[in-house]
Parts: sequence; C-alpha cells; structure tokens
Amino acid sequence: MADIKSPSAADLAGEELVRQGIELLFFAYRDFTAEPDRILDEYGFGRAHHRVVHFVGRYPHMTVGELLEILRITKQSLNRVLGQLVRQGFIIQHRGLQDRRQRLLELTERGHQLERLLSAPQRARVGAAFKKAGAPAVEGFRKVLLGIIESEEDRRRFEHPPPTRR
Amino acid sequence: MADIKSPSAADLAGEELVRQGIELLFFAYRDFTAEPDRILDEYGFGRAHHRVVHFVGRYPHMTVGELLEILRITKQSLNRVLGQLVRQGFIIQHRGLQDRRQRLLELTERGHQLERLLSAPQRARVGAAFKKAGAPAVEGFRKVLLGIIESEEDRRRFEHPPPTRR
DNA sequence: ATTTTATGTCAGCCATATTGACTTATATTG
DNA sequence: CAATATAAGTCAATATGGCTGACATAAAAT
Repeated sequence: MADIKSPSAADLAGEELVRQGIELLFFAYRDFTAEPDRILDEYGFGRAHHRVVHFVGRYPHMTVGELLEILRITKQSLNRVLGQLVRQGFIIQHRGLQDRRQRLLELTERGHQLERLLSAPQRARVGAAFKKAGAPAVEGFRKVLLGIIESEEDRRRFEHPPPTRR
Repeated sequence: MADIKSPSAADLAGEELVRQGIELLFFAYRDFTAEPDRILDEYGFGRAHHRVVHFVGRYPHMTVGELLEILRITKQSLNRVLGQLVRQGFIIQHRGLQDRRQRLLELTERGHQLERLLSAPQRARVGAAFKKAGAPAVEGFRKVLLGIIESEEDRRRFEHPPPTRR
C-alpha cells in the first residue's frame, strides 16, 4: 500500500509544519528587532549594543568572558561595542573580588534607562502576543524554543523564574 | 492593601515571563542560524543568501519586489546577493508574462540542492523540538509567533497549509 | 506622450563581524 | 618560587552586508 519511496502524508504534514516553523521564526525575529533597531540608530548604536545592554541588565556582575560565550562573538568585536557603552556611561566595570582579572559588568542608571527604552517595544509586542495567545500557548512557545536551544547551560537560564532586579 | 505605585505580583510575573520570552527568542534564533551559517561559509555566502534561497524556494516565481518587501532590505543590498546566486546558477530569472518588467525568480536544481543542504540542520532542530514538545505546544508556538509578526499580509502566509512543492 | 513602476547599477559609507599577533595583570600549578 | 595558564585589552587588516544617493532602462499605466 504505502509507497516505500515517497514520504508518508504525516511526514509531509510534519515537514510542512516544520518549514512553517522556520519561516515563523524569521518573520517574528525580523519584526521583533525592527523597533529597537530604529531607536539604536538615534544613538549611533547597533543591534550588538542592544544585546550587551540586555544581558548586562539581566545578569548583573556578568564577566566579559560570560558575555562572549552568550553572544558567540570574538572579544575584539565585543570590545568595540562594550568600550563605547562604558565610555558613554551606560555600563560600569569593576574588578572581581575573588578573581581580580575579571571585569564585572553592570548597567549604570543611564544604562538601565537605555535598556528600558530599547526593550519597551519588544516587551509590548511580546506581551501583547502572549496575552492574545493565552497561557497554554505561551507554555508551548517556551517548550518549543527551549527545544531549539542547543546548550543545557543556556536552557537552564529559563528553569527558575529568573532574578528579579531593579 | 495593594501598593498603588509598585506593579502587582501578576504584572511582575507577566513582565518576567515576557522578558524570558524575549531572551528565548534570542537564544533560539542564535542556535537556529548557527549551523546553516557554517555551511554558507564554505560557499563564501552569508545569511542573506540563505534567506533568498529559502524564500525563492518556498514561493517560486516570486518577484524581486516581493522579496524586497519580505527581507526589508534595499534593492542594492539584495542585488549583490541575488546577482551572485544567479551568476553561480542557483537561481534563474525569467520575465513576467503579464508584466514583462518583472523578473520572476526560481531555484535551479542546484539551488534546490543548496536549499535542502542549508535547511537540513534547521529542519532537524525544529523538527526535534516540535516532536519533543508535542502538538499542543507547537500550536502555542505558532500562535505566539503569529502574534509577534507585524503585518497581516505576512501572517496570512501561515493560514493555509502552504504550497506543497517539488 | 508623459509619468510611474520594476529592476538594475555605480559609488561610497558604516557597523559588525572575522583572524592573527601581542600585552598586561592575575591566578594556578609544578 | 618559577613557569604556565587565564581574563581582558589592543592593534591591524579584512570581509560582509547593510545603508544612501544618483542615475539608467524597459515596460506599464495614465
């Protein structure tokens, strides 16, 4: 009965569903980054600055090395961006207490303001999408995205209702 | 009882959930693009080439203008990438029948091979995440991402089980 | 016949990434 | 303690992929 060469109807549906998932990620990411990108432009900053401000804001006292691991860029690339943010007073660095080679990163008040400004449209967009989709859908969204993330270490960031800050 | 100035517990949970959603998108997108990026390197191509190959593969006979709208880049940027793909035999262009100004785009067999090669790790990754998360979670993932996408026109691409090709 | 649209092209600029080599300060280890 | 390894910073050169602006061509629409 079944054609041994061609994919089953279920496989075709699965394949199509997966391809739609891939495309959904592209469109969602495109629109999710568009608004902050416009704001960044006004500061002469790029998306890289946003990423740094986001992660330093969320994980205060992060080291340069940890940031490099998360962003998966070279330290030369990071340093240009990070240096600008430090020189312009968005981020302060202080030496690690146990390991004085480390530079622990932290947002200044100005940095927090920028973070809130940049994340505002994203929070609005994602918040509205969550509200509209409903809690079970949000749970599904989280499950699938966690499944897409490669490293266990990165996934662990989402296990516990993360650090409340401010 | 309730402090009129500070956010409610529900708002805090919502805010934290949304911030996690934002971060999940970053990590998932980072890992979702990492593998094709490595393959593209071997061809001397970049992520832009992948996007073109993806959309031309998925929506054959797409015009240059439609591609520009989807990718939200300038025609000068597109043309460099598209020109390389055409010159190297991954894409063919033919004039529109009704409107002869249009250049309808299509993958060659070589283009289809490249598309499959590039999308293979993404299909594997997203497919595995879908399977592990289960059908209801996938439905939630779709709902939320659709809610994040700005334009009705883009969302409509996901209404009907899209064009089966090949 | 004129204007608008779809596409392509030239030139130059900028942001972000890369590799490789090297430095400094501090920690770790034999 | 001396040697080595690690965290971070820096210099230089290069590539990619965006951008703007100006202009060209062909075909469609008015």
